[in-house]
Amino acid sequence: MAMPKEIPKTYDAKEWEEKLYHAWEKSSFFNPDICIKAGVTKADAPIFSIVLPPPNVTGTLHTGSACMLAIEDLIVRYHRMQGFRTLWLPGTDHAAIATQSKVERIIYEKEKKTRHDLGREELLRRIESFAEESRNTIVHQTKKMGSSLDWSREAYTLDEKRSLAVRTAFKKMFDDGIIYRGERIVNWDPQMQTTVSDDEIEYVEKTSPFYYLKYGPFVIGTVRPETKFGDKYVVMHPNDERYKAYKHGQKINLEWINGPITATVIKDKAGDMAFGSGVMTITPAHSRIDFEIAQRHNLDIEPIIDDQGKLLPIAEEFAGQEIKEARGKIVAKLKAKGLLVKIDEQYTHNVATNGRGGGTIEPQIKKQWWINVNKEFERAGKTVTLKSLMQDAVRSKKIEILPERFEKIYFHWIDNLRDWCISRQIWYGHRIPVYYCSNNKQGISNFKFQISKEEKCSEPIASIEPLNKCPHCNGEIEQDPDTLDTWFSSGLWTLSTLGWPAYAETATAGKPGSENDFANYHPTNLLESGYDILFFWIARMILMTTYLLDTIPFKTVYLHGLVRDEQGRKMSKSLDNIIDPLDMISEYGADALRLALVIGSSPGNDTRIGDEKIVSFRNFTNKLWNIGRYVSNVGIRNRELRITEKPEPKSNADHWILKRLQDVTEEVTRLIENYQLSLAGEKLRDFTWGEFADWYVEIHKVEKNDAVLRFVFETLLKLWHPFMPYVTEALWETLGNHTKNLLMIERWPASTSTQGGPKKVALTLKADDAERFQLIIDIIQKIRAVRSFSKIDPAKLITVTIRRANERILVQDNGDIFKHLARISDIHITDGNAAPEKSILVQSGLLQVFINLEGIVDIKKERERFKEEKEDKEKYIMSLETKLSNKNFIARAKPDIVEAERMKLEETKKQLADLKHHLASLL
RNA sequence: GGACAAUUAGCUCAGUUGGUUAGAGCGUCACAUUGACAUUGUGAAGGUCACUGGUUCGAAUCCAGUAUUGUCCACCA
Repeated sequence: MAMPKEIPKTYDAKEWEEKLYHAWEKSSFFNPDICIKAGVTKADAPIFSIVLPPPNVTGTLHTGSACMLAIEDLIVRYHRMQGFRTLWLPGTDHAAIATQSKVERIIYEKEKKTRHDLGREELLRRIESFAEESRNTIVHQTKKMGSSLDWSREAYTLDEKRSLAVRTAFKKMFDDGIIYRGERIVNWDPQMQTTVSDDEIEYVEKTSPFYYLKYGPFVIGTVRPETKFGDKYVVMHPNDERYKAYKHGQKINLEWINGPITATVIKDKAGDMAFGSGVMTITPAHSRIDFEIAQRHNLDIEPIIDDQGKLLPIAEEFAGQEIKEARGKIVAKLKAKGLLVKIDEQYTHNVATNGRGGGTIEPQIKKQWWINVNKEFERAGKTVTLKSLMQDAVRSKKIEILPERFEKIYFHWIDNLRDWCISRQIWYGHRIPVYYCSNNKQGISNFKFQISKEEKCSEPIASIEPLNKCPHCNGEIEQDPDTLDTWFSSGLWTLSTLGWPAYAETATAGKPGSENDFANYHPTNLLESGYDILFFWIARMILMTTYLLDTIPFKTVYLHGLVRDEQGRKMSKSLDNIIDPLDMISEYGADALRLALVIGSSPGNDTRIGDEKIVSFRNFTNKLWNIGRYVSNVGIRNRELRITEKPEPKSNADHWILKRLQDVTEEVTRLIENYQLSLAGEKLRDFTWGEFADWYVEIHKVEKNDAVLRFVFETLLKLWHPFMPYVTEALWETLGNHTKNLLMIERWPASTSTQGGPKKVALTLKADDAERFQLIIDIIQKIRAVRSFSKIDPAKLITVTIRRANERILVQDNGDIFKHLARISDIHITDGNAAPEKSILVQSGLLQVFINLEGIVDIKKERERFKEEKEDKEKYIMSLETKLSNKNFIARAKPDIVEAERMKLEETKKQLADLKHHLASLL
């Protein structure tokens, strides 16, 4: 049969992908409202909703996001095909600090201007236009992956609807006293000139000189001598025997950097007896631990370093100098004064840095806005805190985290959670919706701010709508200059994207339209992301939603692992090992990349990817393509064969392949339902390649049951579609099926696990036939092995003899398959028990085939091989007999297990007997 | 310092209620090659399932301990 010229020999992803994505978008079936309108989904169908973890608006697609998209699109397409009302909602995040620092850097490189040169308004204008331009890039790249996102609902954390949600949430928390303003120690980034939250700190290991200094009668150690000017407290553990003589509160006069001082002894358990001398001095203004000690004992707190990272007047002659510059000079002075005991040059310690591209963190005391995670309040008659709400959501199993071990990590994080600093001194982001009356100017100042209860005007006011006048005195007002932590708005993402608060009251379940999304799609079914943002984002969404609405944001959390390079290293610019998903797509196709990301990785575990792996999946897409070429050829021969609902199985092979298809459908459905996506993909690949292509397609060349071939292939396309949407849709079109429907809205093949889908197709399959056919496959493989071992020319045809009546009908029925696949010219049947001379016995179950070797092969060599086989069988029989003679096994194992072992023993014994007999005849 | 995970073929990994003579892909070796496909086909080699003990009729699978590796959290003045 001649191949139709228009189907190329290899699948060309480039040729298809853009075209198909366009067709999908044009159909609007990514939008669940349209699916209902078109009758694709029933109006009362169950819901399945996911919001996309929003990528940074200025970001580009990396392997992590590609992995996320591959997994989510798989699950979304599966549910759409299952008949769910399926919503997958896209959006982008403004990523405040990351974006601003990126744009500031670009502006500085180009124009040598800082943000202060430009001013707040101009900088924001520049960032906005940069973000807008950038947004197109990430959206375009997201589409490249084949993502079936409903773009009509696209959201942005900084757009008007999302901003309203932010102000609404802030106001409620403010009014409830959950948000407060307080002077506390913060992580200050002197480079970006802003605070940073605890979770965004990254520790970098460094080796620095460690200085031992003489502090009166003590020796103290430090890496930062420049912070020691104001140290006037010396802390030791109350149980430290070495310092028993010193009493808490005792004053000691000593010579220090800039002259004589009076130090006070403080006994506190924070002192580590095992570290150094066990004695330390503290700098409460620039260290959290020191700050806490100072608070416990009500000590003076004096700043040493300013916001720019320069020394304050307390440093006297060093005042105004930068830390780096001052340190050496200070050490020199200490040495000159004889206060330097020794220096350890090889001291390694962790330095806190701003993980979002900023500088080294300098703890400072600042007046900031905080979310109180420990404040008690009433909720449904119970006393709760934000922490307890977050714990309960998971502990009660309302939210399930996969894999489960991350629940422990989540709880541990909550246990150690401190109040969340939400104010940032950058400009890009949600302005804190708090206003101060100008009659009380000091309100905005960072120092000495005090709320006077007598004067209402002195209290800051939170407002959802912008305020122009003070509601109390009608005076001028000013807004807080700070912006909110970007995760504050991200924390509202499931709510804000689905219409809260604007439509929260009026949304009606069951009605179409985005204004009803909140009633229809909240809580969402699944939150899928990398485990690296469990704390940043997932926990904060749980915090916000449980607090604001007393419900959960999502039911299941599925965490995927990090994508690493071929050697298991993290991808990074410095290693130059970054794999760009877009390069992979253009080289191998989006489907190959998706398979490489999904198959071979399990939830929560890191996964490796490299060219080799993607190539192997590209090869598979091509394999599927070529099966399609073969099948489409059948379509041309047999035009009335379009979509076959119910094929007619005729042969053993038909029953076998349909039964296997049914099994695989069941299994794959179950695995996807359990989020075992990798296993589902592997099962499908093994079936497609190892059973359908390798066996049934070959058998079809003999038996030519077109309807079965076509049915199995089309079912496979449906099963594969969520994994590799492009090549399957392309094949669907090639088969001519697109005139009825796009594959993406076809119904998922029936199985018992099917939820919203159609009833099971009533195929009357003879399970027995299917099983018996497995014997044929098995014995053909064994014949091939003999041929290969005996170096029989593959082109040479051989003859075989079948003895005994038992299974020979099976061979007779499948004679043509046998001949074709095992390269046999004649099959002789003998009734007698006698084995043909000079032959090799091949057995599968009770089926026996003798390969006639006359003139073909060296019998002596064969005998060696048979001896090995005989020994194998003897060993196996021995182990089975031992097992079956064990009374405890018989008594305690399940009866069907015992029975199965007996059957194995019986069969193997028979095989061995025949083998021995035959071996004797060869001598 | 605390927690969590991993350890199965040369490499990457499956193996989810304990019952297989322990699997796949890649790689290796041998052979094949004009009809769906060399981005291929056929066959083969390759594993005490990290180690030690325990539970069980039965352990890669459950428990305890050990070793190695990795990750996260805390953070030392």
